[in-house]
Order: sequence, then structure tokens, then C-alpha cells
Amino acid sequence: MAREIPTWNHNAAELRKLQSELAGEVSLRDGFAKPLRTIAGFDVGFEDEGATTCAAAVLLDANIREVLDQQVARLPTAMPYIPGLLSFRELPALFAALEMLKAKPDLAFVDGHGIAHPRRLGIAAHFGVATGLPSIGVAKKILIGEARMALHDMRGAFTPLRDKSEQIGWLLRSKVGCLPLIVSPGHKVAMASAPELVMRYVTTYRLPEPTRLADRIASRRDRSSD
DNA sequence: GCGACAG
DNA sequence: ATCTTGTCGC
Repeated sequence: MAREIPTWNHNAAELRKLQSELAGEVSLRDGFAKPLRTIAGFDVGFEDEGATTCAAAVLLDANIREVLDQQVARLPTAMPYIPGLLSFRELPALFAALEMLKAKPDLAFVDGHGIAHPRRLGIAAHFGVATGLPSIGVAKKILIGEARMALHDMRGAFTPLRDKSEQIGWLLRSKVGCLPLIVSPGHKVAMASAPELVMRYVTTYRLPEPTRLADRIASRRDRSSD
């Protein structure tokens, strides 16, 4: 299933080249079950001063948002964080968590960018191409690109994130008074579908439930209410 | 050359 | 990402 991820060989140039090749396999057309039955959120955290990579996967009923399963995978960290090469550092653990789930989701929300990336292959896009699963990137900060139009401070408002003249994602105001989320298609999801799909899972927090829950357990912040 | 830079 | 107290605003 999950295609092989190169190990850190200290050759960033090779990894960038691989990203460009894989970016050619990304589909920007909706290719998920409609209506959605299940959805899952993925995020990564670190322990032991960074020596251990902790990936969390939370599977939810796409309609009632009830948690159906949640898993955590811990692997020794094998690569440093390098802007633009995040997927090579976090994908191995994410794949392990995905395999642990009792069922594969119809759609995956991954913490990080989809195609809003220098070579159009952020971690969410890489995750989608490698697993074949439809995916969307939900990031908290811009890696590349800029918003040219103002974003209304209204829940659900969104405006294009562009690089040059190409649209690579959206700035989405998931919550009033909060910085916007950076949403971009990962794989098998159309640019125009991304904002609504993410808002469908936003409740009273800035992050949509799938990602918010995965973030909580991946970062050990689930002790108090779990 | 200089600044920017997901998590 | 992670380390952390107080503080601002609804």
C-alpha cells in the first residue's frame, strides 16, 4: 500500500527531485465516496526531545463526527526538519498509524500543506499519492504563496492563496478572530471542494475535528479529558 | 548575496 | 514541533 519513503541520506537535492516526479501523480479531481462515510485526521508530535516521532490517526464517522477509532504510532526520528521536505520526516510514522486503524478513511485531513508547496507536493499531497487516499492539507501557517485579496473576518470566509499567477490553496477563516487556516488539496480533491469539506468538520475550534483530535493525542495533550 | 521557511 | 507564565478578550 504505502509506497516506500526514502530514508534520510543527506541528499536533499534527490528528495526534491523525487517530489517533483510524485507531484505529477496528484489528481485535483474529487475522487472520494459521495456522500462520505468516514474521514480521518492525521498529525505528528515528538517525544524524548525529538528522538521519538509520534503519529496519531483518528477515524470519524463522516456524518455524525463520532470517533470510530484512534491509533498512535511511535517510531525513532530518522530525519531533521527541513522546510519543504517535511513529508520525508513524518510520513513513515503517519503510515504506521494509518495501518493500525480498523478501517481506511474515505478522506484524510493531514496537518500540513497539500499542493501549497514549492514543488506542489506537501505532506498531505505526498500522503495521498503514496496511499491512494483522497487527502487535504490543513496547515496553520503559509510555506509559500500569498493572499492578494482581503479575508473577511466571518466564519467560513475564504480567499485564494496564490504563487505567481497560480492558485495553490486557500486561506480559510474557520473561526472569527483567529488567524486563517491554510487549506490546499492533497490528492483526489478539487481545489473548489477543499474549503467546504474542511468547514464541514469545524465546530467551535480553529482546527477541524479530525485534525484537532489527532493533534491532541499526538502531542500528549489528551490526559485531562481522556 | 539576502531573506523566508509547513511541522 | 517543543519549552513555558502571565495576560488579553469573548
